[in-house]
Amino acid sequence: MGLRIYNTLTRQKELFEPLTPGEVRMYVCGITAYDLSHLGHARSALVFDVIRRYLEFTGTRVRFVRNFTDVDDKIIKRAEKDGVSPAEVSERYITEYQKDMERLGVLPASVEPKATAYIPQMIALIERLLARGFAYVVDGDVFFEVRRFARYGRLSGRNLDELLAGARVEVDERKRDPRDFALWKSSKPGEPSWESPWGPGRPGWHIECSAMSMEHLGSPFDIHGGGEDLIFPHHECEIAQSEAATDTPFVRYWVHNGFVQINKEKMSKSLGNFFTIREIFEKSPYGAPVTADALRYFLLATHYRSPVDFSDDALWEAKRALDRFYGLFQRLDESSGAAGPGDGLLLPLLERLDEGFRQAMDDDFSTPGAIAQFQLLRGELNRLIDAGLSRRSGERAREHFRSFGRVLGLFQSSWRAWEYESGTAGAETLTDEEIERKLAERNEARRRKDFARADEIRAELAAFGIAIEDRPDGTSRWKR
RNA sequence: GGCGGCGUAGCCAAGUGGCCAAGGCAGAGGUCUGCAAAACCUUUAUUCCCGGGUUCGAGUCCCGGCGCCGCCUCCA
Repeated sequence: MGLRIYNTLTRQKELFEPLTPGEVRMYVCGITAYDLSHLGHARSALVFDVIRRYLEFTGTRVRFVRNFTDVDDKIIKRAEKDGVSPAEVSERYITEYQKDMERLGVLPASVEPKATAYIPQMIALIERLLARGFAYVVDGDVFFEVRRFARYGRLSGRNLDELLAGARVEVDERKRDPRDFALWKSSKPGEPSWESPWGPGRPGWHIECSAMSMEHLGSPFDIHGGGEDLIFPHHECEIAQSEAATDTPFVRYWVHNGFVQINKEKMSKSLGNFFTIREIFEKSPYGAPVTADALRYFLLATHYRSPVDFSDDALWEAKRALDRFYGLFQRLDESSGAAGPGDGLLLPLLERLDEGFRQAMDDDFSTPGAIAQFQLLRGELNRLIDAGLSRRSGERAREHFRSFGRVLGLFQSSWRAWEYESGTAGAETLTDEEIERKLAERNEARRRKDFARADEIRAELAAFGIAIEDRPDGTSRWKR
């Protein structure tokens, strides 16, 4: 079959063939580091993390670059507001971002370059564009002349006339054409600046990604990703700059993720309807590992290109779904050592997961399809356990969940850790010993057929958020 | 206004022209249980926003509506 990826450039799914077989080079636009990241940033990071993991899962070597924009108007503004330097602002929020990613279980990229470390490469690129007649200098600013690049607009599906008609920005009079964009900006006093052939200044937004991607991945490279709001103008401009400078294609597959929404509206800074990753973890009633898994499950249960609507209910639903999986893992773990009728049926089921999982992921990274495969297997395994399954088979099945789940970053905890972290944080709770003592007392009462007392103890434990499940043999297990 | 996307059960959500339209959550009934919980079984869309068309056959392709969203300004 082979992996097929939806390419924004061609607006269709295409068979994915890396430039070098067995090796993929991908670049994803990271964040501008001027504030805490929100769920939308988390989705983008997660989606490309999963894409990267899946490629690696299939035996591909992945060189993965995710950048940080650490020079920008918003950073400068924030620095003024906080009374610190722009560098301090970006450093701080890069660190915060990395903390968030670690907590979410998003792996670090192979390279995480910062724009300011690539000023010489950017200057070289701009000089090349000037030499080739694609750019011009006005009072220390350098602009890219969009009209000179015939393919401008191809990625976002628009032509130059439409862009002019729809222009809502106030036009910089010094531009030859209102659609031209800045490659280099002369800096005002007090702003971060670097020496350049055109005087002290700082790079325009788009040029950094061209410089950093080509520096680390060459040109062309395989996959360039980002949120769909970057299609225009950011990625359109990247293509123009890069291809005008090198005269070779820039990127082969453009991949864009859809937005996180709140009540069907895009989550964004400007609308103010955003949740930071930080506050979701802090507000969550669960431990961080459980919240991370629930968040991942929630985000991956929708295809990456579709919008996904966030709510507390949605997160709760994801948590419930994961509870069922961890419930299965516990049952698998508790299965008796003896061989049973289920053992002979196990292997075909595991093979079916293998095939179904790959088929789903090969179809433009259909994580919802992959999750459905896990759900199917969950039901099958519960039935096998009812029929009788050996401990050895149970371990084998659990290992299957763990190895395939790793691609999505799910099912990696032990069921004990899962239950423990599911405990209502902050609330008063009981120690394991206290719970065991209560449980023993209850089971003693049950033996005496003193069900009133047994139910009373169950209610007491329930008040602490502890649920009891009785086993057929008269013992009980509990969950926080 | 231009461009793009979406509209599938109470809710979330797959679906690359052709077996009964994945899967999950919630609900209902049942098995099990002292009662529960968990697990399992059964059940929940004669139909995929509406109207045309292409086809032997369309949720899936085409045309026209209606509704929602996004981009066109910084934005994952």
